[in-house]
Amino acid sequence: MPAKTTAEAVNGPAVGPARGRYAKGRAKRSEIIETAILAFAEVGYHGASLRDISARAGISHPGLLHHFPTKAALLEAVLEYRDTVDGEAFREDRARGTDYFEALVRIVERNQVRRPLVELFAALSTEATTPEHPAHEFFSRRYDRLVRESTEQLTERAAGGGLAPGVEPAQAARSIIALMDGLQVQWLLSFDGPRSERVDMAAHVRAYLALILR
Amino acid sequence: MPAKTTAEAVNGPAVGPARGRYAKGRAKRSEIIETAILAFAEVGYHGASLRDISARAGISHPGLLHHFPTKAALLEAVLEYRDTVDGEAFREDRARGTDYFEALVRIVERNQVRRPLVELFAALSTEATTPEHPAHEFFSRRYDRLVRESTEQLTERAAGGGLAPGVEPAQAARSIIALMDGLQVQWLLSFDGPRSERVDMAAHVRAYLALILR
DNA sequence: GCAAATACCTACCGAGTGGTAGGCGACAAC
DNA sequence: GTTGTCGCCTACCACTCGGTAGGTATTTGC
Repeated sequence: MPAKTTAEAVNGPAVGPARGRYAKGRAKRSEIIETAILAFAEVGYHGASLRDISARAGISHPGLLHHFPTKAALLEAVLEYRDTVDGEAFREDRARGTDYFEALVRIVERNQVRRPLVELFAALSTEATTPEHPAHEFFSRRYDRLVRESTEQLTERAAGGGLAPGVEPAQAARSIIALMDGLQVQWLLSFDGPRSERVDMAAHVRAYLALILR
Repeated sequence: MPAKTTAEAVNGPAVGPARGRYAKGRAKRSEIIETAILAFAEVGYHGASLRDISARAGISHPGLLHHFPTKAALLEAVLEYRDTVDGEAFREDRARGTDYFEALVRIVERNQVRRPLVELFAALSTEATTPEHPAHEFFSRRYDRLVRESTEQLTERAAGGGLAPGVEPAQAARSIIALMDGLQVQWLLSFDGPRSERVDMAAHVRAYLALILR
């Protein structure tokens, strides 16, 4: 299938001005989104300002608001964009026959060279635990999906005797996700120190999987 | 040993006005700190405003700044306060002969009825991964200490054959901390749904410990 | 009861916030 | 090449931010 362009992935059904029709506009929208990722990653949604994002993207802040009518709309676009990019790599791995959890670990591995992305999800996922947060539903659904999928995978394995004794699929599923999340914080903190001491997120996740699978 | 009073724990060496000398002031300071915990917990450090905190604490915002000269100073006081309260319960458990990891799980258990505290640490620990954040050093040190202590405990056990085969102490130590952190996010999100579906953080941590210890 | 320190207020500051109004030039379909 | 759309700008809005100035009232040690 033809790969979706960034613009197609980013622009929902045209709201207000029919956005995404001119090439120039599409390019600028992508640029804004990539800049917004950096900003939200650094100081979270609350902490980031449209003026800072727009300046870094080389546009005035009303110019930004022309493309994304509100700050929340920009956040939504950022999350959709990330979901598309990440989901695609994961699905490709899976289609190639890669094991579900191995594909999960590969996401972690890829993220280890994309600090802003890690910062983004670390910052937003905790911020968004407040029900009023514009990304609350996004993360709520995201965790539901992740836990459900992982539980299914583990349940399948359990039936084939592929689980270590005493391991409960639903509990282990949640723990994998939690482990990946929690490691992000320590990984980000370890960026201060020497590279040799940097936390290896993927290795930790693999070690956990080795404990529960057999 | 005599328990430190809240005020003694909270007020550092007198800076500017010699704070903590009047009973009224000490009481108000505690009130402000407790309100600040709620505010920082809900919207993070960046998201919280001194005006909101001060209003909820029944004081004007310059009144608040009389007690804590800057917003960062207030944050510092909040973190010190929480460290004192939490650390005390942990040390009491340990002094009573409770196992290190069991004492750790009990912290998690206690936290399961103190949502604001969980929100606070979840929000701040990710926010503070940025080196410029006023709480950066606090969390950096905190994780160092936690990982070091846990690694020591696991290494001791390893020597006595108390570890499951293939478990590496340093890696497992980091994983425990990461798991506790990551579970907080899912626990907070599960607050939306029915009580029966609420994530049991302590049970998950216990299950992990059961995997690595023997 | 007096003096000194503390507690806390109103008023204000400059800077920054998300968002709006209205214009103007570049673009693309016809 | 005209016409309607789109991209993006300057100027402005009301509001909020952390912090300061300078005052009054309360509390405390003596």
